[in-house]
Amino acid sequence: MQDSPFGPSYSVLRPVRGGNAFEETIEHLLQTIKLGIFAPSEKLPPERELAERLGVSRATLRDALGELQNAGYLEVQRGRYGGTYVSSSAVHRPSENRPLERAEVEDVLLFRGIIEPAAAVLSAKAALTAAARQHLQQCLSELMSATPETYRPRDARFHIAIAELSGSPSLVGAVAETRARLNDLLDRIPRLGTNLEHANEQHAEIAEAILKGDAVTAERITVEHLEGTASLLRGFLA
Amino acid sequence: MQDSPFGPSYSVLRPVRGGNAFEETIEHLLQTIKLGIFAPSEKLPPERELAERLGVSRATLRDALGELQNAGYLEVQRGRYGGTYVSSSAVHRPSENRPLERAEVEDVLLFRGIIEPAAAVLSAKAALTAAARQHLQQCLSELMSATPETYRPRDARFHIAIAELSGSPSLVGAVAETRARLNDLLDRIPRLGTNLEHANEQHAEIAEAILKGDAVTAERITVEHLEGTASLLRGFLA
DNA sequence: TTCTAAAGGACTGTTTTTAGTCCAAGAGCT
DNA sequence: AGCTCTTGGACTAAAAACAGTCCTTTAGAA
Repeated sequence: MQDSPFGPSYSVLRPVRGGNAFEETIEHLLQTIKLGIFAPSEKLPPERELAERLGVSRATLRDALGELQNAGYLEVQRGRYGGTYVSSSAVHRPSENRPLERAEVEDVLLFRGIIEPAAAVLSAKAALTAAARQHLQQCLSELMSATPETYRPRDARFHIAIAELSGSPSLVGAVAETRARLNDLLDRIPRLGTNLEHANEQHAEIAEAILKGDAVTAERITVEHLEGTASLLRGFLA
Repeated sequence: MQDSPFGPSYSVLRPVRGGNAFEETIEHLLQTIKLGIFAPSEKLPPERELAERLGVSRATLRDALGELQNAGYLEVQRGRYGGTYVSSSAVHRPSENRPLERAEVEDVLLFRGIIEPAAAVLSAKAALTAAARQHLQQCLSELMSATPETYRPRDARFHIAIAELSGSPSLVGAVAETRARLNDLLDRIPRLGTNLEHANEQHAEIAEAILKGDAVTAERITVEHLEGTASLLRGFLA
């Protein structure tokens, strides 16, 4: 069956699973680090609990953790009150050098352009608890004080935080996943001095609009904000 | 680690895989049928190819096919030019009776409310090939002539077709997946005579707007259209 | 100091999944 | 009639993944 652009099975007959459990687990954990879900020096949940959450056996999880450990991403301490910690120096960019594929780039940018503005609108319209507000501001201030090395994961963390405010698990999942794909793309281009100041101005404006409940502004600034990354990436396609 | 509503790992530490390969494969195939990707009497790809597409071994795929076969969803013919066919009577609703969960319902409706209108806008703005136009009209006309029994999968097929026009694989995947979740929810409520005529008027208007490139109308009608299902489902929450 | 409990570390046997190979059916062609 | 090629059907050995159990380490409490 050839892949006719339309007609049955075009994009729904995709692989049911991404690979073997071991590799999938490594990949997933690496993403949680790169997305800033677990910050450097932070402690991961105990193996038994983490294994259950990831739906994988402890043996498999341990294999994956071991791999990440001797790749320098994780550090382990035994004994009570011990645990697995994210290396404080774990920001490595593996400087992958596969070229950017136009289709992948456009797909990520387009999908991101749908869900992130939508997340901003929803969270601006949502009735936010005090804890929610504080969480957003926490992520914002950590992002504002980021260095070029720590910027990427904190940026991801901030945008995921916005999706979390919207209260929709699906949306959070979509934002996180898309953000991970975006990070993979960004890893493939040279890091040039992005204009962090301008980006952070926008971050502050977005957070402010959301906290004030100003959905229109939150959406507008978010769209503008995404433009930056979009044109950066597109620049490397030509 | 308790599930604190914010803070690390809330919704990113989800299971890496949905279950064992066998069950996942069954589930996935069942969805392609319920989504109308494979219509009744249509032939599935050969086992060897299907297995490769789904990223699963032929043995596992065969186990799954066997299960679906003796559940009455599939029929098999051996020999050259044989194959696995979708039963012409395979619309079964398994009438699951788990109650609706409010959180799941709201999540599906909200996410759908983001991506489906976006898909409509994008496809209206896209430069459509003749083949693309024809495909949309084909899906529309099949939907217009559907009976209450065949309506659900054709409806899904139509909405997925719109996403396909947008040219974004991620968007197609998201629409298909969300639609599958929606179908699961609809399977849990009694089927009352939905107003198919009104829905089909909207379907025709959406298709027309997309073909004319009228993004604003396409979006507006899509949003209105989703309202119907939304209020139907919400009615069963109270 | 001793005890305790929470954490990582290691091993075992079982089940699932896989890749690979060969068999059986049967429609259409010569 | 007989050939041929595509497809489903069946089996095997190897690898992956699993659940379950027990060991080791170690900070803090008693």
